[in-house]
Amino acid sequence: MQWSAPPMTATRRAPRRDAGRPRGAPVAEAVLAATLRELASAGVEGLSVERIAREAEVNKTSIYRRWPTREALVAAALEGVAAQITGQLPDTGSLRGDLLALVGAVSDLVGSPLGRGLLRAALTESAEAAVAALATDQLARGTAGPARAIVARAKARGEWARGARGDMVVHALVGAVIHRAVLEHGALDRRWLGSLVDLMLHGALPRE
Amino acid sequence: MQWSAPPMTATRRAPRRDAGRPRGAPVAEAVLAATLRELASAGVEGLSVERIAREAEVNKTSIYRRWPTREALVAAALEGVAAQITGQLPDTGSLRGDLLALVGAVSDLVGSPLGRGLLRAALTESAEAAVAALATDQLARGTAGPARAIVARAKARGEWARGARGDMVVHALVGAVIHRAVLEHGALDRRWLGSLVDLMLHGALPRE
DNA sequence: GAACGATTGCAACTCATCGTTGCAATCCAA
DNA sequence: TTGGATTGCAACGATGAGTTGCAATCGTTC
Repeated sequence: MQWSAPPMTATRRAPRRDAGRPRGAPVAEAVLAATLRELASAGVEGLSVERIAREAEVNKTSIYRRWPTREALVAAALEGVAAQITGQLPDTGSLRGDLLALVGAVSDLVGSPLGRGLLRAALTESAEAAVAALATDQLARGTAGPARAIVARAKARGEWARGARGDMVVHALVGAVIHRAVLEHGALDRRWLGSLVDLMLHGALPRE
Repeated sequence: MQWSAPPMTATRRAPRRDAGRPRGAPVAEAVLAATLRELASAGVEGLSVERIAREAEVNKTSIYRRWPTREALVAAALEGVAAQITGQLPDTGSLRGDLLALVGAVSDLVGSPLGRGLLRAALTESAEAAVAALATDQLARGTAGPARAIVARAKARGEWARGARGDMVVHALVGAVIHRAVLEHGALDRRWLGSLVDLMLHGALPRE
């Protein structure tokens, strides 16, 4: 018999690009970053490991070996992002300035893949309850700390009404930004944020 | 020749349950209601036509014949739900009462499959932009109308600060409820809602 | 009552993607 | 040099999406 082609076991035409070559940590970082982006664009239920692999320029198998389930992968990507949510907020010396800095940080967040990924992950239900709980926890941890500091400073300056609840002010501010940006796709310029903070400071009723 | 069994073309053992029998409108209603529930539990990207078919007790084929694409199915399910979002809000005679009724309706909504389905649909991106736009439009249409009416009545009674923006008050209230219920999984009792409305009415600053 | 169109169920199919597995290639450390 | 760990790659079975052909049933019309 004549063989014009290589033997049947393998043709071995391509000389392999860069198989092998362990590269450790950079792989994990690229995968987790791509996971956050995928979370933002496709949500937890629509998440595709193959897309993440292409995005991170890593083979699908490498992802499955490190994180056996999708849930583990998402959990790893969400782990420890609380610190990046608002970062360090400055003490501006006034409640209005502090709240402006807060809503500015929040509006930056909801425009970023990290923020939208967190929001969408927190909104999942049923099967992925653990993921939703983790995202919720990170969101709460990232906003509760700065919020408490702002309210404490305001109270020390006498800039706080007796009955007002600090967490509720933050809920309303953050919720308004989310409503405006994510649900309504409206612009978040400084004037809009300023008006929002003023509304929260003075209320909707006329000051007799 | 003797045939102890039916001919080879088909055994025809089961006498069919209820094939045929067109039942028109009830099929569409059941499917669209199941689609909203599926939207709430799985989101747009995780939506499964087979699950909807099982849930609605309808064959998968019947769904594909009426709505050729998933997008068409979701759009049909979202069509015209704006009217059910808040329903008819009463004129309570005071701004506080009107806003309490509004946040009560919103908190009922976010606890329902319709509300969570709308929220999750509005949060989708990229590939399903048309669906997100439709959900956003329904949400806006369902809240903007009642909100304008409430603000107009308050202004007529003199219960409105000059600088306050009506849409912003609604954004903050609705956003706070969403933040509390969907992102934080907190309870929405009457006391919490009352405090929220009072905060929006009087503001966080002390009234000198 | 018979015929016809519309609607539905059902089973089978193709196709894409998911998650897994075996193997070879490569790097690092002993 | 050897061995373990990491990666790429191709292939596989399983699962679900969307389609198609066919039979059964209903309502309407003649």
